[in-house]
Amino acid sequence: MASTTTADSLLKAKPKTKKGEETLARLCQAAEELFAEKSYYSASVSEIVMRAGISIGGFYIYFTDKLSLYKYMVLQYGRKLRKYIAVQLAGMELDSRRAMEREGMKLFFDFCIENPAIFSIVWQSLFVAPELFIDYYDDFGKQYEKRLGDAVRTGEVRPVNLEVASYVLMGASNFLAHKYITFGPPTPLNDERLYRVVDDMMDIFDKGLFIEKPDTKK
Amino acid sequence: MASTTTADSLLKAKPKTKKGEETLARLCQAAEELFAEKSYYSASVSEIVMRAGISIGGFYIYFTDKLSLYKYMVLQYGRKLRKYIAVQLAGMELDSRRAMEREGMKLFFDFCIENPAIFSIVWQSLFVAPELFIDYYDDFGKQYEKRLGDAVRTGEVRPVNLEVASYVLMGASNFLAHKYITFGPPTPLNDERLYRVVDDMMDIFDKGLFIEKPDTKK
DNA sequence: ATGAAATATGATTCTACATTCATGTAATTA
DNA sequence: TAATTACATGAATGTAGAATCATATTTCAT
Repeated sequence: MASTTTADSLLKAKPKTKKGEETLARLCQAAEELFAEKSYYSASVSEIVMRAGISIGGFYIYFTDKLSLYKYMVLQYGRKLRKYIAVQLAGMELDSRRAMEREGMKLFFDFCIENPAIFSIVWQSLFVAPELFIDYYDDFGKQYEKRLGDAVRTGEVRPVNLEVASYVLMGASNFLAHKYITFGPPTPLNDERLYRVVDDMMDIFDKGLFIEKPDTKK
Repeated sequence: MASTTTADSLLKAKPKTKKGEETLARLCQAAEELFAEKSYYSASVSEIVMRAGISIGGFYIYFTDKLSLYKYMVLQYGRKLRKYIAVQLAGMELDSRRAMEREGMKLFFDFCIENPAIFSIVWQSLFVAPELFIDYYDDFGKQYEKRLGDAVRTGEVRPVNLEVASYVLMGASNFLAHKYITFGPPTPLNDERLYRVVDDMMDIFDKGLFIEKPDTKK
């Protein structure tokens, strides 16, 4: 079900030289910025290469077309985010599933602040290359599901529908990140207010949202 | 903060005739389909008018450009969804906030099934006309917040951060609808499996997700 | 230092639209 | 039934941008 497409397979030619690698990097950097600023369709190849400081022909050394570059970036982002969270999380001493989930959310927020283009890039794929979008969240969801499943077994998570739970968590964090990071004014990194948002969300997942009404009928 | 743009103000000319109204309707129908199928940028005006069965020039009687038509549709959808949920909900005898929220979610799912284009249309606005997207969810969020605030006062909802809670609920339902409706195979309307998804989500919001770990240290 | 492989160039080609406009037809009103 | 307003047509225009390619330069292993 999950795509077998690897990022590298989208490269027409792998750079074999220091110089080549730098060029490819500049290309990706420029593309990331422009895709995020103006969207995939509005950002032209000529614009991208201009910002990257290379020629039009240079583009077609590394990619067969504009779409390949875009897909390449989406896949890179998935890897980058996963790695970021995994590495950071590994360096923490967390003694409960809840604590891990909470820190994971914070790291997700951090990543979004450090990589403001992520939402734009990833979410555009829903319309530019839907398979990628589906794979992206499917993979994340499965990972989530697995971790939650482990936690159910250790008694740290209630035995709920785990697929639903993963999408609830992903939906919640994505929308919150969008609301508080992508929308509003630029937020300083590690902003305490942002972490309070995460805590407020965790509060809901800790104790639920609703209270059984005491007297149902007047 | 919320936009003052009204759908009608996006029309270059309001139809004044039965015939004109029908033409406009066909135009919107075709646009909805094509924007959803191929995305805003990939769907051309010529394609849209072809499907609508009118001429290219006919398009520019009602809209000044392609973007206006798109914005028109996004605004229409917001109104339509709100109305759908409000009307249906009004016809139900619900005795608790939780029950209302649950039925609201179900109605949202129903609407998504009946209007498969909604996600495509609305979410594309994030890249085609971001102001609309922000307004769209801001408005929904505010409504949510207000209703939850009332429920806090009657003791039916825990006193959580309501803005966060609204985005958590919107994010969860949006992602779930996406996952179970837009992604997978076409789902029959009123499918019980879908309602079970809603119930599984409600279960999380009822009692929370995490369990305090009994023995924290070995 | 030299040649083969890698990297770079940008004018040119080709196509796909969005939008205009001059003209034509239907509907409505007086 | 004439006159006015609403609606409809589609060929023509203009433009932007994706991708090509023949040629030039750089890199690097030997």
